[in-house]
Formats: sequence, structure tokens, C-alpha cells
Amino acid sequence: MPNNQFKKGELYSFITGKASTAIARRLQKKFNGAGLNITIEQWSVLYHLWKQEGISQQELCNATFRDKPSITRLVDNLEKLNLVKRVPSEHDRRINMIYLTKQAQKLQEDTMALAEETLNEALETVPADKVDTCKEVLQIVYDNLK
Amino acid sequence: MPNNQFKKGELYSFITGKASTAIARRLQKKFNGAGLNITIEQWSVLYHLWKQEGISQQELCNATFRDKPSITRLVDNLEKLNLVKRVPSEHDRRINMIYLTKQAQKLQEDTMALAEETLNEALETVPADKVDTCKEVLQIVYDNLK
DNA sequence: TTTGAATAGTTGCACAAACAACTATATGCC
DNA sequence: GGCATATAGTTGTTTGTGCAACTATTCAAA
Repeated sequence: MPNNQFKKGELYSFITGKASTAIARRLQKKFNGAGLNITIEQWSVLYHLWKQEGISQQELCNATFRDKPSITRLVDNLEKLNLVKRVPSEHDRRINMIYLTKQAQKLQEDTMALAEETLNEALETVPADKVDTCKEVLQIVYDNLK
Repeated sequence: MPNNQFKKGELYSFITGKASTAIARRLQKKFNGAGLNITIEQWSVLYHLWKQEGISQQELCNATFRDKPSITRLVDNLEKLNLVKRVPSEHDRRINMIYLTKQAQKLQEDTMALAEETLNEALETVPADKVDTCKEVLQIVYDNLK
């Protein structure tokens, strides 16, 4: 028997991701309110570069679960904002290595604090073990479909 | 103490909604593969109209968690595809009542089957009680932030 | 060594989202 | 009745996404 535990109406939220939409909107408002002039999508690219910079656009595709054109344009816009730089690889001239500017490095602490704040608001009143289960399920969903 | 159970790196998936992105992409591919020429966003509007048609654009905003311009354009595109019709309300001339065409009524069964199929693939190997917990947590997140 | 396939990245197009500014209509209060 | 305010919907702009088609470079096999 299929794993079909979706009464109509519940199915909808799962597919449309209302929860993550709500989280992203809240975080975007916090960014705007703090005068941080970046989008959530741009932040998601910086997020991975803070962990490791000097990676290729293709690696950013894999890390952020986006296709190549999306990353091209996000990097375009991040470059316009003076937050990253494309540096051609010396070993393989097809590749751009993406590096953070000093300005981007300065953003890390503030934006991560706002992200944690947002998640705390989102998960207020949710017991820790349920959050763990939820994370686990979402990870499996991602692995099943990616 | 704040409800801060996010080690770095887990935070990311929660905010960016990788799981629901994966689900939506998979479902879109199924639509395309079946020759159904609609987007997931258009489907999400039809979804609510199948439950009840003749509602206003504002009611569609609330139901789909979108703003008014988004619904205006989704209804524009659904009208171009001959799937819905705007009918001016007689009682309040500001309001458009949105009705389904016969063509849209025919889409319900097929698309809902593909949606269920997608969710079954997504949740393969996930025990039912964990799915329940996950749904519960996501609902609370939504309620906390909406 | 040359040629064909694979890989990295870009560009064009259609669709969607968020925000601000706008029009038209309705409502409530004096 | 007339005016301020609220509500429903539209339009313009910027940003992001997905797909297809494209260029440039690398790699591998004949």
C-alpha cells in the first residue's frame, strides 16, 4: 500500500511549501528592516561561500540546489552589489572561482543572527524532538527526489 | 532559552525549503510529461477553485498565501489558457468572481493523481507517524509566522 | 593528433513573486 | 448628500526560476 497519508487539503501545503515561504518572507523583512540590501536567494549563495569561498559556479549550483542559469544571474547581481568576485581558474579556463569581498564578509554575523532569530520565532512552542523528526523527514524527501 | 536546535547547515534547508522545491519540480515534470500545459502555481489556484469556485481574487490570495498582484497575473494566465473566467460580481462591482471552465474541470482528476503520486515518491520509506509529526510542525511554523 | 563528447558558463524567453503606486468602487461618519 | 477611508483589483519594476540553445574549453578515444 502506498504511503498515502494525505487527506485532501494537507497535500496542498506540502507541495507549495507554505511554511518555508513564510520563513523566507519573515527573514526578508528582517533583512529589509535592518537595512541589509540583499535577497534571501543572494543570502543563500553567500551562506555557502561563508563556509567555503573560491568554489566554482557549478559547485554553487549543487550546494544551493539551483540550475546554472540561476547561479549565473545570482552571481551577476552579487557582483553588482560588490559582494562577490568572479576569478577565472588558472587550471581550467572554463571555470570561475567565486570569492567574497570584505563587504560580504561583514554581512555574515548580522544575517546569521537574523536567520536564527527567524527560526526561533517559527519554531516557538514546538518541542525539540518534533523539530528533529521534521528535519529528518524533510531530508528524506529531498534525498528521495533530488 | 530559545528553541534553537539548528546546527549551522541545517538552518539552511529549513529556510530555503529544499524539500518543497524538490516536490514542486518533480510534480512539474510529471505535468509536462503528461502533456499538461500548466505550472504548479497555476495548479495551486485551480486546486482551491476545485474545492469551491466563484470566489473572489482576494479569497484566492488568502487561500494560496499570495499577494494581489500575483493572483491578478495567475488569473490572467489561467484566462489565456481558457481554464478560468472572471465574472464581475453583481453586488460589488469591485469584485471578480472566478469560475472554472469545462476544460479546467477535466484537469482535476489527472493532476490530483500526479500530485498524490509525487507525494508517495517523496515520502517513500517515511513512517506514517513521522509524516504526521512533520505536517504538524510545518503547520505550527506557518501559523507562527503568517 | 584530430575529432567528438562532456563540462562550465551565458543568454533569451516565459512565468512567477514582492513591493509600490495607481484606479475604481464601497462604506461609514458628519 | 458629501467626504474620508477602506477594499478589490491592476500595472510597472526588479529579482528569481526553469528550460532550451548557445559558446568556450577540456578530455578521451580512434
